[in-house]
Amino acid sequence: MPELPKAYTPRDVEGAIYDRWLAADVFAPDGAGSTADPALPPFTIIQPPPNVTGSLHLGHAQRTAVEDLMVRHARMRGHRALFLPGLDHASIAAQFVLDGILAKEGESRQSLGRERYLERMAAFVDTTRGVILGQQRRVGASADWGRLRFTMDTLSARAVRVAFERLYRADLAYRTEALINWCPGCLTSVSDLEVVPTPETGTLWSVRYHLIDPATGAPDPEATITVATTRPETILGDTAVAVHPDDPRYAAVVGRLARIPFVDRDVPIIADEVVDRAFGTGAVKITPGHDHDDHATGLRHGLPALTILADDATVTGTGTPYDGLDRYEARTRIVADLEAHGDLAGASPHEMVIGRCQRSNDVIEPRLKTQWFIRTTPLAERALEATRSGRTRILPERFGKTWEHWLTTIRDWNVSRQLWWGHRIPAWYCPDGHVTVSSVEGGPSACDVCARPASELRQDPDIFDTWFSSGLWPFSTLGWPEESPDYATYYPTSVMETGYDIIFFWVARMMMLGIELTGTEPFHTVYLSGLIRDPEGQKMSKTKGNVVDPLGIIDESGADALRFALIHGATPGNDQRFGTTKLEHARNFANKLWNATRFVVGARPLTIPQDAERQLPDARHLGPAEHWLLSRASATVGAVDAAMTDYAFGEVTRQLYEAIWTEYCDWGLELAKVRLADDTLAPGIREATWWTLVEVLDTYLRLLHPVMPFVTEALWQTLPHRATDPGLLIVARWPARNDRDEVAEAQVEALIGLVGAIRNARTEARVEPATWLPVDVVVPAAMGPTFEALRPAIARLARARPLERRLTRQALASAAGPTDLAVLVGELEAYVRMPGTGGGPAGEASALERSRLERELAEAEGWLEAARERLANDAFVARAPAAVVAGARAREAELADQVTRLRERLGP
RNA sequence: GGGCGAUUGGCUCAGUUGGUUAGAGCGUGCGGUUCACAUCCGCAAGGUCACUGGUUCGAAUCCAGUAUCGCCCACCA
Repeated sequence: MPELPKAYTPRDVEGAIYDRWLAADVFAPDGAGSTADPALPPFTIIQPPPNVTGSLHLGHAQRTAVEDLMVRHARMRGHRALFLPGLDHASIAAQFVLDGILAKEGESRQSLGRERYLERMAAFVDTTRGVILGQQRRVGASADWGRLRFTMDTLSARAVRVAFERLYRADLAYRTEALINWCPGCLTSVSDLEVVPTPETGTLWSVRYHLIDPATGAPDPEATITVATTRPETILGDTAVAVHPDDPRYAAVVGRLARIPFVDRDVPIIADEVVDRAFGTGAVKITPGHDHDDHATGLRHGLPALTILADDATVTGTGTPYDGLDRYEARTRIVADLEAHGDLAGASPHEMVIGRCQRSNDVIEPRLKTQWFIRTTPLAERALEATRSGRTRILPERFGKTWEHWLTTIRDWNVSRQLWWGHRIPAWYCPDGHVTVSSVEGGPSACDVCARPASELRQDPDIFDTWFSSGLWPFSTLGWPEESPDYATYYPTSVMETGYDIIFFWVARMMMLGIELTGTEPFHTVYLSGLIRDPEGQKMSKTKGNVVDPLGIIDESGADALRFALIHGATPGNDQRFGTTKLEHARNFANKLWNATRFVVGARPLTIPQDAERQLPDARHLGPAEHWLLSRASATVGAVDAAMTDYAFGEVTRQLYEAIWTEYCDWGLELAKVRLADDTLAPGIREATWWTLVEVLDTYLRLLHPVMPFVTEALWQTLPHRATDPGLLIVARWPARNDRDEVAEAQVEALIGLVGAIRNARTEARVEPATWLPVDVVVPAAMGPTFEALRPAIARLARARPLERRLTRQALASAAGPTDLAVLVGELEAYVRMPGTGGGPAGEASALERSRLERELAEAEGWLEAARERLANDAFVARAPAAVVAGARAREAELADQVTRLRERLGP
């Protein structure tokens, strides 16, 4: 058994332990060190693979902590527990980061070219992946590194090709020209989810368009219609003006033509209910090529959609002097020119919401492009059916509503990206425009339609949205589309854990694609964590500079403390603030556990050999404190099991903290110390006491292991084990729940209460802490043996000497002096004999005693009155459950008794 | 414009299907050098559970509404 250093230094503990786990091959469910029971169903956790682009932050650490907690728990219960680690290539995010690095070197995506750029990316990713995997390891992830996967590895690539081909053949993927969200900074389209609505103050300009005189076909200098716009540059793409059909102001002009300035295009004035009569002038310019609303309006009215912006958001193709200007420069000039022509009717500040790129923060321009889309509606229906039927459960449940809303209003998913780092879309086009989608590596041999040879086909230059490959993660990592053994064994998976912020990006896509491609829901439970915020409640972000590096925390306080701090007091789906006090709390707890174990190990009676095999305490020698400890441990096992079942991990740590610190250390160890030190006791008794401490500590270390794996493993190594135990706690069995001993629990807790009350009385009377005070106590007959067994411990803890047991209250009262303090705890009654001198004048103590008792009496009478009122209520007695009424009666009797005794003591 | 969440002692948060003395950590006050731990030990103070109304024998907990803060979704130019 290893020696336990006096001081707890997490750094020394953690690295060595992780290496031992690795060496023992216990992370893999089928590893050499696994103790899994193949008869039990497997347990698979799905972790969001972190982006390769950088280092992990506290949010990742929290994810990992929660996931690892679940997988360790499942492993200890004997399930084949799979925690498959991975990385995401994060195409747009990675390119954004790399482009930044290149810019500093004076290079760019364009200057390198596709091939060199991708080489550079591969090198970049190689360096960052090591950092990320190292961080996961430091947090303690018991992940099966042999199964490490990457969304850009060859197996993922094949899964992506096969998935897309199947979707295409099922008419769930299609290519069309549509208005998409274009980021001029990233030079790619992005999905609706990647457009961040950002409130801004813009300007609402009113512009006069001149009506065409039907007689002359020329614009009328007098007759105009005034439209309102926040984007004057899009005037160049206008193909109509719209008004509300019921707007009397414009009824006469509907059907006439208006001339668009600068481009001299005559467009119809149409009536459409989309127009809000109350907004602006009630007349709207329609630009189908650059606005989602207008596009829809254009489709309804058969309007042409003109593209007037190039990829870099410069004006193009309008045949005006604005061509070649940046969109904002063009806007400025157009406004000035309108004003010069006298056609600017007004300008006012306007609060609006503008779409910006999630990645680059550029203003998104809607524009027409031919792209690939996933037809989401049929997929969403099946995902909804899965959650509605309960086959997949979302936790916390309230996110089900968000889920429903999003999936019922979902729009088709644009999966084309004009980027380089990612999976190339496996679609080929022949010179005649035929489309061939093929999952064959290297592409099809000929056009599907006209059989032109591969040499004449051209592959789509675009790549997939990174979330497309992420959406295949639960099954692509297990070997799909092959019927591999892992896929057969571990799919569908068990729990997917992630932050609620990517429920749409990722969870919904995994559900939709998983059900379609594998025929089953990819997981039975979706566990959504809250987000980690800084101590002020701000979201952590690099720009705010409040991002915390988990490694710094781990270096200082240990991974165990970090994990505990992240899990303790947190509830699923709720954000939590993270600061140093939580971390200190957690670190102190680890330290407490360390020292408690050190005490137990060092307190081994000499009659037990150091290398003794573990044995259960001899039942014949168990005292009440031992029964109490064992029973409480059972209770804790039950409470932890219940919390685990509910995914209430904060409750798990709360239960364990309370049980270990307050029950085991504060009382269990303190009560045991007296017995262990008493050499007048038979060796068997001391041995039983020690084996009890070991047994219960062992149980708590097991229960705590999923939360604090390192320190529990290190400490467990110092305890004697059974021959049947494996060499490592990580693969040891989760504790079973034993029977409770209600009587021992109640009696020992009553005596604990007595100690507390005596301490309280001492402190109130300002007795010197070192002073031993005589105490007389009346103990109900049923509690006699328990009291006798614990008498030395109580005496020590309450600093009561002698601690006399009086058989009757009369005997006690007759011995009472005027300066004594009475202590009533439930059925127990004690008198603390105050010193006549030394602690202050006798009269003072007496006054103190009176005021104490009067206060207690008033309080007790208050409760008694409340209890009586409740019982006097016939409705309560008649309608409340019998157990509640009985409890109330018992409480009433107890209070009545207490009031009587307090009155007696107070006298007249 | 919809939807969701939060509101509990000075601070950060628990409170699992409503059950009667609402808990914890930090902080605060007082006191502790006994050989597991000062990253500790003991004692204590501190809350009309945001507000209003309702349901119920009984509400921090369920319902309705109000207020403040936060988040998500949404095509008012």
